[in-house]
Amino acid sequence: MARASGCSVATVSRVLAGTRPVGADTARRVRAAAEELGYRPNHAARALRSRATGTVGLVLPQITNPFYPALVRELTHALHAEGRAVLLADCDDDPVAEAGYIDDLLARRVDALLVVPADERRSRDAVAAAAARVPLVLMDRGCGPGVADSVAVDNSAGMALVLDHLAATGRRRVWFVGAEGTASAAAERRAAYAAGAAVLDEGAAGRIALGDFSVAWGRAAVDLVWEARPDALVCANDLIAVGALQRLQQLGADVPGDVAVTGFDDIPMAALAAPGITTVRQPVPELAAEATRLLNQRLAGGEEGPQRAVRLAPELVVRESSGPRPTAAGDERGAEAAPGDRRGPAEAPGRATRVPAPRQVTGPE
Amino acid sequence: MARASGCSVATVSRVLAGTRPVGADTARRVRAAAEELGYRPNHAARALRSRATGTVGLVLPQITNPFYPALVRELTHALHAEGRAVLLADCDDDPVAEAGYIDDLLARRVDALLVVPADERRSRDAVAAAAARVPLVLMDRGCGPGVADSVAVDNSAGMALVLDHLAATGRRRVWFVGAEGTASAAAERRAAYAAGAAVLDEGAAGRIALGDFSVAWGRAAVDLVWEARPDALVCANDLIAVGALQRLQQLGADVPGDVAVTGFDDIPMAALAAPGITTVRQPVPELAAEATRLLNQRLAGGEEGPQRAVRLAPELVVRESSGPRPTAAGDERGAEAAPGDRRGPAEAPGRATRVPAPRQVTGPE
DNA sequence: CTGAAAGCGCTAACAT
DNA sequence: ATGTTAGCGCTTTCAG
Repeated sequence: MARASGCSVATVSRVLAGTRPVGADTARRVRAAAEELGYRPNHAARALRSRATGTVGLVLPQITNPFYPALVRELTHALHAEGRAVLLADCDDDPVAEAGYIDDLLARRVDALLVVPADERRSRDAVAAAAARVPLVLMDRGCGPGVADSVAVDNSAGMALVLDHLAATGRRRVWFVGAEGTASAAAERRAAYAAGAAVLDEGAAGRIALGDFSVAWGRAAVDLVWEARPDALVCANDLIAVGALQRLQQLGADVPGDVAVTGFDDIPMAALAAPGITTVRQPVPELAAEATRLLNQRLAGGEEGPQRAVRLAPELVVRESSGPRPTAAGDERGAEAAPGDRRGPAEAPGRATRVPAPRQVTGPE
Repeated sequence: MARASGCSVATVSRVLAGTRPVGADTARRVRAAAEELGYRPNHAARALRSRATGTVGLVLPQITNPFYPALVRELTHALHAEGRAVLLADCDDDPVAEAGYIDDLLARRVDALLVVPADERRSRDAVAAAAARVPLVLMDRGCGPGVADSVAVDNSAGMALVLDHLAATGRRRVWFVGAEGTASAAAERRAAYAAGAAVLDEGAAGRIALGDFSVAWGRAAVDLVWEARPDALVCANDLIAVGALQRLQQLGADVPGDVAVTGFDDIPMAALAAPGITTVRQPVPELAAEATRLLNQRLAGGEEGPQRAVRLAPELVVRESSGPRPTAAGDERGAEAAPGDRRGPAEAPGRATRVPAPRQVTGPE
């Protein structure tokens, strides 16, 4: 390769890696030779010498959780755009497996790690240890204070958007169907509801049912709260909302006529449910961009700066599940009864109204 | 490290890599020293020397397609279990991007590639070129004959399960709602329907509507076929089925009372729709196991054996969308009316019946 | 069974 | 701006 371009191996290296200025002529010759010979630099050798693999580890709790595919998509695209490759690990919600994967990724000399911790507490040690070795950004979920940089949606702002919307559309007997635990999504959404619900109705802040982030819990929760005849169910994520919606329909309730249902995350299923579920959309592309920005900052030498906790503002997506209650007694099919909803024969069940992000918060943790 | 265990670096290497027999005593000393020093072998150096990175590239057309997360999960687990790591690439359904990712993965010296090609035709050149350089297994979709080993579900067997089920439950005016194109899933499912539908009704084989694999097409298709008053819609995948179900409910049709709906793939949404969608479950763990098995076979030296096309038998999952038609005019909510379906207050909308895999086909392409 | 030494392909220092 | 050289950390001959 050096021979083919008529210069030294060092020059070839400098052209291809762009580490140092090279004569324009020489550079062109080298590139031509590379093209001709189909030369591909050996990343293993490069990694060995330069102590950087151009590789980032992505550790997820459960790829089958419908929120993560979109995140993975944005992250891989963002990282590939800067020439990095992504090593993926799925730890099946098991912090022990997670620790093993993190260990393996470090042995493979990833330049950095992106971690969505499986468990707020039990992931902490492994994450903290890893963060001491390479730049590490926590995503979506926290892992205790002071562990690493983190990027997540502003759960409080999201919940506020929901409560404002419900207030504006006249809902008063609101219940929160959330998840137990100290994980950030569960705790923050719960707290934000408790803090904001009093505006709707003085009792609303206390009307809270807690389970986990699953469809099954959504179904079960309806049985717990339905006899209190709520006019809105604020669910802590979309899976819960899907379950609640199903059970309400089973019971013959009209959504949104009798009761509104809202979710959180805007997973694909939220749009596809019938009626479509009003939810809080996480700014996934922005989350990915922010995470890679933090990573690059650390990789570029900001090793010892203060830890950053970036919170991005979400957006409310209004769909039929929280639409206006029919003034007259409509037909039994709820959302189907709303007139003017249909623009064409086979259109999506309804157009979503989007309330844009009101603010963006960034600051030390 | 050699110093700490009191022997040479060569011996250390032999213990850790297990390449050659080593004295039991020495081995123990080395392992103890490794533990103590927290020694982690450097994969980059190992890769450089041994020309194997212990890494597999996984190239997907769209991670956000709800069928793939489960596949990714099983593949990563299977590969990690044998000490390999997975480099993930999502090419956003773009064959040009796909070629770029494949190129990058090869430059990174992946030991092998797993590819779900984005396009039956336009992915072919890049895949064939890659297959000439490393072991490569095609998954889920084909890429023309003779390109590489492949693993996929037996689409014909799956369609036969659906048609048998519909025949057994008395459906006759059946329509197929499929997808155009030559991609294996589209073409094989379409062909299998055409071949098997005549048993139901002499006209059934001709009742075919073609669009793409989307929810939107499912909705649109209903408008095309509904005036013919079908008693069953056989959809080529679950997304189409979800769309069809939505539009049927909008139109006030009773599913399964008036019309049964079936899907294909068993994505999570199929179970969560209301009524749950009867579908053909792809044997995802087995697909993953089979793909890794083929890969290992090639990596172990079977470089030049004949190409293998493995087809695994699917399983029919019967849910409410194809349940028996109510004998009397039940209430309007279709599946909800079936008595004895409810075991407890908040149970899933219904129990699924599973028809196990009838056969498994393996053979040269 | 173990040790000594060569070298995988590249980049970083250093020299020019 | 370019060439020369050493060596990244490991595995693998080749001797012993």
